[in-house]
Amino acid sequence: MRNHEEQRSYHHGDLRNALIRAGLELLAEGGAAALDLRKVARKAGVSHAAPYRHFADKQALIAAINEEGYYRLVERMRAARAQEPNDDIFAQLLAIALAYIHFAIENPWLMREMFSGLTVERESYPDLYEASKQVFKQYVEVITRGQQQGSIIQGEVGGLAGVLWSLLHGVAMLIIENQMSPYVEGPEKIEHMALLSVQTLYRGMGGR
Amino acid sequence: MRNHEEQRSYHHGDLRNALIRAGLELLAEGGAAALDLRKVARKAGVSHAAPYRHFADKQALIAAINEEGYYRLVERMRAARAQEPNDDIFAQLLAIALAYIHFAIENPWLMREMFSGLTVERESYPDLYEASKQVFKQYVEVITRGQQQGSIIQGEVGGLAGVLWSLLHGVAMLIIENQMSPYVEGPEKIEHMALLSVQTLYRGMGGR
DNA sequence: ACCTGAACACCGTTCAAGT
DNA sequence: ACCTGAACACCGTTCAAGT
Repeated sequence: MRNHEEQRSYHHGDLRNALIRAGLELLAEGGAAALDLRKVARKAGVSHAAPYRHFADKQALIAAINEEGYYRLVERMRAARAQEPNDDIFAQLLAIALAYIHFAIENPWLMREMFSGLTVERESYPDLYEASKQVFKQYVEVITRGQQQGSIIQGEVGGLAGVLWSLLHGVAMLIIENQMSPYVEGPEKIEHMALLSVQTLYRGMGGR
Repeated sequence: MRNHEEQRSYHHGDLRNALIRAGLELLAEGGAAALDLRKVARKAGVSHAAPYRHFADKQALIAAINEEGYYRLVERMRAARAQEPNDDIFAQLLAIALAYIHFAIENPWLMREMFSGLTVERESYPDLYEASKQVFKQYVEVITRGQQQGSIIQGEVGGLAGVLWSLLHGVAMLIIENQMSPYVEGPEKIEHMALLSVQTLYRGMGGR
């Protein structure tokens, strides 16, 4: 008679993931202020002390949420690149730019948390650290390919990838933090900003 | 006998500014977590309720702190530009880049607060909004000058200024949020990153 | 006008206790 | 092993009261 255990004595088979999901939802709905541990627990249907069975403290839960954020962002970047011809570097760059910027706009609070290295010591959370490095890797791959086929100037890949990432990160963050409002109101203006960024970058890195 | 009033009944002639200064110090020392209203009041030597005479709530104090941060950042950018020949656009760009990035590195928590438009509704704080716009204005000035003398391509100034700002903002934020660690360890590598960014941008915007 | 002290609601964290 | 309920320290905010 134990074959359909809908009601376990312990509410979750996987409370850890339920807490992460609840956190992601609260973050999306109400921002960082809404990401409070007691509310997360309530949403997951357990007492406010239960999360401490799965996370050392609030930071650890946030780290897990951020990790999930990186998975989603990288997946989005990967998917966007896959849509474009592998050797059309400009198209690859634009695709990755739009993916990055749109992800930020759709998940502003998550994005903000993910890039709050000042608050969360990424070194203390190896899984998070690994996940976050995949973002940089995406940029490195595009730059490397561009250099191989000669559309991007030679030079240390890391530096160029850093410049590329920085530009896209800056656009994304300034948009979601509401700092460039007049120039990025509406989807067309945002796309235009992304295009202008990629054009400048592509030309600056020796493209064309 | 009231001519040397060292001990006023109300501790401050200017509690408002004392609170802002205390907040800036706490932020610099212990990060956002240390920026708590009761601690700020304690540091300024008043009761925890006193700040509410000068600020509607914690957000309002943070807005005032951010405003001061923008003044300092803009002043720094202005001073850096003033050191370089007015018509050497590349030098102007590099100076502004180094000023921006170094300010961020020296004031990471303040920088973070300043650009947290998601948390603080800048529209609700007109002085803050005005102060923040001065940053963008610095970029606009350089781009405009570059276009006038022909070293930067024509096109809407706002867009180009946005790209410039985005790149520098991205570099600064990724550095302080500890996301590009291997490539920006030590002052030389940071200067190199700034140089590479400006070179890419300058070339991308038609310079040389 | 400006500040204080008590009070309230709420949060992160701990811990003895339950199954 | 996993979860609960009470408890502690602390924070943002309010308010009646003091000078």
